Amino acid sequence: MFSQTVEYALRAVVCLATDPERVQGASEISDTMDVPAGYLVKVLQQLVRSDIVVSKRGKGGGFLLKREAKKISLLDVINAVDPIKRIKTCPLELPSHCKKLCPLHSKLDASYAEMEKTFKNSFVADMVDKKK
Amino acid sequence: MFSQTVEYALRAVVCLATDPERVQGASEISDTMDVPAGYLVKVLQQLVRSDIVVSKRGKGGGFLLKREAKKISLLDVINAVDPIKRIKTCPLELPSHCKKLCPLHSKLDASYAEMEKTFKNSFVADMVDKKK
DNA sequence: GGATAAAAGGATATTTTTATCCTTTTACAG
DNA sequence: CTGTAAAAGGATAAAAATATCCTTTTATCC
Repeated sequence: MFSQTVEYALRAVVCLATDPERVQGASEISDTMDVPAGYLVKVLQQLVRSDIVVSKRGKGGGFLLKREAKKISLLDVINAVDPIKRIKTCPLELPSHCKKLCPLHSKLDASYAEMEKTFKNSFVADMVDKKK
Repeated sequence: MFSQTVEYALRAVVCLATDPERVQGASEISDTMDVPAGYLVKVLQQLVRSDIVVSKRGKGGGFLLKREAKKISLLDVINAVDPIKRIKTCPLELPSHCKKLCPLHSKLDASYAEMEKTFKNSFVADMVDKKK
């Protein structure tokens, strides 16, 4: 359902949240979260651009969450890399003809709206696995 | 969120449901539902294999719903072409190590479960637009 | 039976997503 | 100030999803 990129972004952010003070390099995150190293860098860059993560360049550099994990929603992360595309107009007709969605597309969009709501109210902090 | 293929499959089935007695050719469906003709045939074939649609070959042939539209759920259609992939084991570890999903993946999977439920209880018959 | 129209099947092409590689920039350590 | 380690940026490659094209099979109509 969610793209691979979303999956990786979520893993990376959860990884950073497990030890929020410590700067973690991309290769470290890649190792612990099992994400392709090169690709992870690209994903992290998107998170940086979306103000979810900050990067420190140079030797000893890496990544940190930009704000507290309890203030980063899963939706923030999803939207940073691959937003849920809401259906605003029926794809079957010209936008002008279609102010109201047909039953099919309103059902689909309602479901997307539900997801948005769910993930808007889920926070990275609550995704850190406490289990030993 | 859903793939293009799911979107096309749903459109095709709704199209057939608008006039359930009449055999409709792929090109006819393609025209009214604005789906690439060649690709639609492939999608319809998948619906045939999943017993949602029946095909009539030869001249005057085409497609029909195999059972009443009120007995075909949107989930049936989705599953026929591109099933929602539930998360059964945490993708981060060996399956054997991971009977319980981590918080992240149980949240994701719960959302997928919710979608499945929604679409299992939505029927093609209710997606036919009555509007003139 | 022959002509025609339509689905089925298979091969190929295009586009998008995912992934890798290489060079450049930045910062720290000595 | 130099070497090194890391992110940033850009180009390219590989894989998957989407789309097209061509041939074969099947059914209908005459």
